[in-house]
Amino acid sequence: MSNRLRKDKTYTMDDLAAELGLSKSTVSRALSGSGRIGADTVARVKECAERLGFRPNLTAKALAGQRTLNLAAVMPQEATASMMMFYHECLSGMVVRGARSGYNILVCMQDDNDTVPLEDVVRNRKVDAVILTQLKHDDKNVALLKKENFPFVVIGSGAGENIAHVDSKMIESCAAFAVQCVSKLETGGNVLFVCGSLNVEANNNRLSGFLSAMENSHFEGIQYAICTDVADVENDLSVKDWNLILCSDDVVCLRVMEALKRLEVQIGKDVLLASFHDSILFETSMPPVSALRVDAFTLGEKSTDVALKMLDGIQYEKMNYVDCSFEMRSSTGK
Amino acid sequence: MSNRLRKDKTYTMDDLAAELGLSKSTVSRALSGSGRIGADTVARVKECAERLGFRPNLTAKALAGQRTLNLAAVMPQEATASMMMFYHECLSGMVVRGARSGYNILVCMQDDNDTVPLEDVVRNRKVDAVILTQLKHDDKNVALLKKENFPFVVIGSGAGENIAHVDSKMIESCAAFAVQCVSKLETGGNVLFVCGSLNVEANNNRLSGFLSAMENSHFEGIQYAICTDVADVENDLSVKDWNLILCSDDVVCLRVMEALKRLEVQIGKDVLLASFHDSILFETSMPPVSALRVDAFTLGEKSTDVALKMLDGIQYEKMNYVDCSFEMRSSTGK
DNA sequence: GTGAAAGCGCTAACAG
DNA sequence: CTGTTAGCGCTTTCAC
Repeated sequence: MSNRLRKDKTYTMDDLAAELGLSKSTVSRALSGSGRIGADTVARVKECAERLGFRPNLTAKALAGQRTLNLAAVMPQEATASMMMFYHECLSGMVVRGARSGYNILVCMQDDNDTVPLEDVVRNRKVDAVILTQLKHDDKNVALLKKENFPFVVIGSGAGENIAHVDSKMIESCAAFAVQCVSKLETGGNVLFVCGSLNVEANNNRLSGFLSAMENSHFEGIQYAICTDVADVENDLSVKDWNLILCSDDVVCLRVMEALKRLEVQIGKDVLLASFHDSILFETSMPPVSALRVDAFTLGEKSTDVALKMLDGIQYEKMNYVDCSFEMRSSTGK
Repeated sequence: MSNRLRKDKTYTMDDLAAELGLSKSTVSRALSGSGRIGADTVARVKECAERLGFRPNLTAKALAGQRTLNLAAVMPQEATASMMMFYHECLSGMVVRGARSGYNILVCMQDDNDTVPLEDVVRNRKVDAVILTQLKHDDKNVALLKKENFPFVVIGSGAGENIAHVDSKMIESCAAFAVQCVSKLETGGNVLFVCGSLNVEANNNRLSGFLSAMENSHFEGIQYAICTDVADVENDLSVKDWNLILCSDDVVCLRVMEALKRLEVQIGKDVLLASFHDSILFETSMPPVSALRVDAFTLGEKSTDVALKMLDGIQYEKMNYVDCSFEMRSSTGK
């Protein structure tokens, strides 16, 4: 073994080339599989790389190839528990899909309206594309990315048709889920929608979904009301005999469950209950609560897929959708 | 303006050098502030960089400087809701601290026992150091990192004294919190500790903390028991009149609350209740539940700080601690 | 105090 | 099919 092959050294293509009596570029081609190259050479090179435990220096590769092999995932720094779960699952999806193409995910967290972190990452060229996991009204990140002409994909709705996005069609999904729940009420009845803060964009979508379901489905003998003040929900709960209660999210739903228990109303029997946002707590709560489940992992996966297609100049859809699933449990009478 | 100064171009140091009639190396020194350099030159260079909107190509900087300016945060892909919150907050801390030193955080998610993602990131030199947010018994990541002689920091306990770590002293904190709760029982009584799966390392620590509190504090007239089967907690709850129930985490605690309500036991009055793991749900639950709060953000921040010190060859402590706080709420009688 | 030149490790024409 | 030669954009000796 020649002198340059010391143990514990991190080998470069030069080392492989020297060891094999080939040139660096041949080694590069053999390893990347691109360009014209002999099959036996490829085999020799690969064997040698394997034997020496060669790993390419991706920073050098990035510089030479003008690609960082990194994507940025932008998410808010402050978030509620259920949003954090959503982001974590999204992130998983991105990481998994990215890994399949040799890409890593770099996180970029920001407080409202502070685009500096994203700006740095983009302008310093630490990533090749960015994925926005949340959209604000008049989003500054979008403005920045457009101005810089930087590739990006949005998770969620509201970005418009010209922007590549992956959406779970919240409004439509909520509507369909509401219909499914309401149809359990075979003889009609009273439906209450308990909604969290309307400052949260997602809650607006849920409310829209609920309203469109109620207005378009022409249910027989169904009346409905909206409660937007969770703190005071116990009042609304006691004014009437509700037959179905729909909650905007898991936190709201847990509050409603507590109130219902205090009022000694039996969930799943006296009243049906469901949530527009699932939570692991619902699987084992008493009773288990039906909920709409957003497939955050797939959203992350798909958005990354779109971003990578963009980068590779492969044809891609601007509008992409991931279906929600209905987790029907005993709170809606099974 | 010379020809090379087109709008929308991303400038390089060569461009600045040409524009200023200086050499590239002078520009580099002026911008980095290192080496001998004239104050007026620095000013001129900075002004020009500013004017042209120059941003260094960090990939090139990384290659030349043999530093990626990235850290890896390793976290499990599968996690419970409260763990995800913990990771998200940790990540925030890392991102914030990293940004202060020009570092970005790259996420590395793995299922149990699959070290491949971390291995890739380390061996392909995509990061300068790694932060482990969770430790398993006989941790394979630790083994890998040690073998590769790669800088890393661990968040949590159990890594041993030779490994740099940032810990929230869970055992001690749980013990202290338990003491605080038990001392509410002025006339003695029965204490039950309801513990989640002991396969989770954190639960072992919580149990140890609880036990050490009970054994070392010599409370008068206090008896205690452990329940490790949450599914069957209602049984344990009914065999005796408990005066204080301590729960290992928020999910467990919510189950206990439900069971207690079914048994028509008044929390905060008939029985005191507290959790060794806080959750936003506890702030507004009925009643609000006292809990031990781990400062995940600071753990993330501090671990990153340690990692950066390592990389800069600055003196650092191997053992670092972040205090937990006691959120005392009305479930323990205020 | 500043410039010239080499080099970080890889890719990609362009020759042969 | 393989080798030679330039870079990618920055840092860092080493001269001057």
